[in-house]
Amino acid sequence: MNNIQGKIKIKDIAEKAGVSAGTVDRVLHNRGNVSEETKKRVKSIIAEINYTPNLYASALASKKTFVFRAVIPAYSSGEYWEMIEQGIRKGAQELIDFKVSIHVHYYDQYNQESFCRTLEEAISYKPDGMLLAPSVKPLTLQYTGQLEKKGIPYVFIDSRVEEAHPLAYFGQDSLRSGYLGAKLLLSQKKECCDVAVFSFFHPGQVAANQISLRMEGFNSYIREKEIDCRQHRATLAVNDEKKNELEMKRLFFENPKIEAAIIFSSRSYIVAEFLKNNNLNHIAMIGYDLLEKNVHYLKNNTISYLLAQRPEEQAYKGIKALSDHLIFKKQVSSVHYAPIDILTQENIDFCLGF
Amino acid sequence: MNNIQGKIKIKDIAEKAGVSAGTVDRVLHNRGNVSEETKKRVKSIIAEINYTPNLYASALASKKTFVFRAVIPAYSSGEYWEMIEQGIRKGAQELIDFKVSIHVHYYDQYNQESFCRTLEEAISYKPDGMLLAPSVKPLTLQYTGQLEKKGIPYVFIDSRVEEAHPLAYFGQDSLRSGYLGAKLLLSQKKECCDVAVFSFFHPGQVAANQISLRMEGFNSYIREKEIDCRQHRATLAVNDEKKNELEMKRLFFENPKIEAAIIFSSRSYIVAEFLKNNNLNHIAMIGYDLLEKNVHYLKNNTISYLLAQRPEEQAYKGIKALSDHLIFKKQVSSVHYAPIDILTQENIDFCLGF
DNA sequence: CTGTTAGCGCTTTCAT
DNA sequence: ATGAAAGCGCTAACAG
Repeated sequence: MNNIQGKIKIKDIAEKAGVSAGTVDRVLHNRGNVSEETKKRVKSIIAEINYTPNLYASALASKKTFVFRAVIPAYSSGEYWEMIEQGIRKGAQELIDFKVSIHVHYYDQYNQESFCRTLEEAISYKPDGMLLAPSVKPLTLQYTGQLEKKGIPYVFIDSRVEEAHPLAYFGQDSLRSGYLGAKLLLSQKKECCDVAVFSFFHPGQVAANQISLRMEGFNSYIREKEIDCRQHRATLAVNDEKKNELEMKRLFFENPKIEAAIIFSSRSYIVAEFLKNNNLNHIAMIGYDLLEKNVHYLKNNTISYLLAQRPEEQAYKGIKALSDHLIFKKQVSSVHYAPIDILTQENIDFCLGF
Repeated sequence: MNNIQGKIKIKDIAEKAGVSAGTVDRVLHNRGNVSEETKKRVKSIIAEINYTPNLYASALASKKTFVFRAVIPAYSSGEYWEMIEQGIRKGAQELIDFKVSIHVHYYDQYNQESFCRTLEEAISYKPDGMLLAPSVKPLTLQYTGQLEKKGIPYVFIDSRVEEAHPLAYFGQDSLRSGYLGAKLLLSQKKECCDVAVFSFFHPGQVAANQISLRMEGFNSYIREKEIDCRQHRATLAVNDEKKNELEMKRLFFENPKIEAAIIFSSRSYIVAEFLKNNNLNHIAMIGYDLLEKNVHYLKNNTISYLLAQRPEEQAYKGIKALSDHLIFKKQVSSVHYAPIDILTQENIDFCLGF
């Protein structure tokens, strides 16, 4: 007898097959101890009536618990990785009644050894699944290899490592976001123009990052569209404000014709701050990522466009991919590029608070 | 005794309060038949230990069923409202194990009587909640008044009616999306330019729509920024291709200096098709909404930017607002503007398939 | 007013 | 290999 909703239950299947609910459950979960014959009979009935289990009842009754572990760079408040963690926390919240618990491990993204230690520790707990913000390729492959050997599914977040076999990848298409940056900055220019192009560097950087890919995409637009422009490049550094200040002074004051600027790092506010302080209002600027400080300069009209990538959503979906795979037995597709959001003063307010 | 997850259960509360689980349940749901004294005691314990119920267990045990009804315009495949219905269906899918069923009613958006009949019928079933794509104000208020009298919560989708008291509104900020359209189209123009501006009209249109608000936002940008431009306006019609063709010919051929165009309707492809067929490639064009046909012209470079509003997400969230309110007893905030997505050739692929 | 009991759909243990 | 029975956390009907 199906219930009010007309939904079919295990009991219904059991009756039709002339077996007990326990047996149906055994075949549903391949738990063995069922004769080939009844197995076939039950399976055919399940297929026939298009049975979908009540996952909530299942979770309630099940004694199985799951532990996921996430390994991401340590961060300070207001940084990019904070949003990633928020997404993880949101996923964790939704899964507690499915007996899932999530632990987050942090590594120093400027220290290779820290990456290794953290990952080793996380793996040593034998989690049921992992979410991983990868480091450089050879290092990362070393550990994804271990995970694969142990049969632990893992999901890459933010950036991807070729030759690994993650359950899924959630991140952005950095090439394209660089390409789009160029288009927004340069498409309407009719004559040759001067552009300031900033990258960003930290000694010992070990976490993979998007900067060089974005720059590559940027240049491919210029090549493809045969844009006539002069690029003035500079590299900024973490935690060296004086050097950065000098670098920017050199760049902008020696090249007064610069009318556009782009910085391929989430720390775009560094350049924005400089432009603001030096009243270089005529320079159109593009930055990356939805950091609070970047938003500030978007709102006060220093940054024209911010290209953003919804990190919370990526992380949230990464967690969901693990649970879909492990708990809900759903097929999960392997690559998920986040939308490239184009943010301006006008639409920014609707994007805050995911 | 709390379970493996350390989560507190009703039984724990009951023990601490020296009552039975049944009594705790009664106070949790204000079902009466509890003395003031024990009520207070139980409540204080609940607050103290920060109890969160297991909603899945609750839904499983509960005999209560819910029926939601949605009232939206009838549509053809590929039209805007199809995406709204997809969002509704997705919400319905997620809620079946909470014993929620959703019925969709359609009205003819060009026929006032049809709106009334459809709404009356939907209301006559005494649903537990309603999702409503409103019509013109006086007409809509007539029915929202009825709903309020009967205590049936309702959610507005797509557009909003002042003086009504919906549980929530999900839609876009049309003023701002018009403003943003102007910025994208005109911000980089240095000299006076000629712009084609299209609105859209259907005789008997009774569903509320965003076109005039978008136009207002567009004009407010021009005023605010003191943009020097000549507007050439035209109004297109549903199902009158010949007239549209003539209108566009007149506009574009009589004003060869036009270098930009905007159409404040989801049927932006009409203008795009014309531009494409007449090789007017030099004209930059902005359209609205993520229809398949619009995407086609975005991809082949006829439409420069598409401003989109995630209708599936809006509808989905509308349904969730009803269930949050009625089933999960969560507070739902009343106004939810959808993000204004700026779509280009570069980022469109990541937005398809919500 | 309050406690007890049965049962939601499913899992899991224990007999058989 | 299979069925019966208990129980997950919660609700609801029934006694008292």
